[in-house]
Amino acid sequence: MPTRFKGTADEVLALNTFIKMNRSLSAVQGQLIPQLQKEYGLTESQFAILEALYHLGPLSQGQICGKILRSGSNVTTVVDNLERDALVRRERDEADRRVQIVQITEAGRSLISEILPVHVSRITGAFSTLTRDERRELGRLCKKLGSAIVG
Amino acid sequence: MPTRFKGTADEVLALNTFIKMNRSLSAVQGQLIPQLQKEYGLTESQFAILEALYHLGPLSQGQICGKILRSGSNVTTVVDNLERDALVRRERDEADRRVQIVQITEAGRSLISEILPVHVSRITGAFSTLTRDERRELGRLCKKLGSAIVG
DNA sequence: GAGATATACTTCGATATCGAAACATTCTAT
DNA sequence: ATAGAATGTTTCGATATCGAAGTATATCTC
Repeated sequence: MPTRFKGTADEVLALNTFIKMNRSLSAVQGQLIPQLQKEYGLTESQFAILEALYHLGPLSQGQICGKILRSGSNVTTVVDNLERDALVRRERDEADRRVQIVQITEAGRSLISEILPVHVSRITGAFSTLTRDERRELGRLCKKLGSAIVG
Repeated sequence: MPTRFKGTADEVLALNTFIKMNRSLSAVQGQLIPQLQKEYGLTESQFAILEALYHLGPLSQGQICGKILRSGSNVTTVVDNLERDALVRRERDEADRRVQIVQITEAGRSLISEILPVHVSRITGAFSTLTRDERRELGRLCKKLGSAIVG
């Protein structure tokens, strides 16, 4: 299965682990994203932004950036599309007129509250092959791996 | 940190694990992809295809599809760009003229062999915060999670 | 308080990505 | 052998994604 790569044992182990992470995450997302699209007409990023606004309330685009880990220009594009579909609304911050505050609309709220239970149960289902302890351990290892990198 | 979501303990655990996987993988990739781009002018997908051809030899586009887990139309696009940059070459399969066989060129081979050591050592570095056992366990859990989904 | 610098967002150009439809070729069933 | 189904790729239209450059506003420094 792993690519024929010659290297130290440490390198091979790191590469294989990295490949497995990639594949498993792709597999889980493959269960989720096409359904979001087909059944509700939302892309992954649109869903992520709507969900953030739904749970956290109005956010500036910069704050959204931080939440969904995408570039600023990307957030502009995705919010444009959400706004066109009337799922969110933009409003200038009066205190700092550079800032765009993004709010979820009633239509957006109602769409998200329809999707969420299905989405959550799909994720829960995907993880149900792991025992509770395994899920916790997987989370811990990912967190340790991720934290060591940025901060 | 986790999104304020009301659900069963199982749901919350699955969601949090999923979020941590996403974030950690993003963090690792954030170490790799910008460098590929800035230093060698390759996108992630271009690199993935070149690497597959380098290690596995000539492949049809359909086979590449399976390796990099992308749609057929996407492979067409990325191979187009690689071919334009003379890093790969397309050739019709004489046995089945529907098939395009993609080969890495000398330029592609030399680029990949220049990148690989750096790339591998970056990945190894990213995983070095985990103990060897933790890396193995992370790999095992990801594999278990992923295998349960597709096949 | 004016000019320099910083910040928030948008625009632009390039690539990636998908699914559906089109196209070419091969296979299958009769 | 031929019509129809299946397969491999390409094209098309839409969205995502990035970084760089541009614009608007705010802040900072003298």
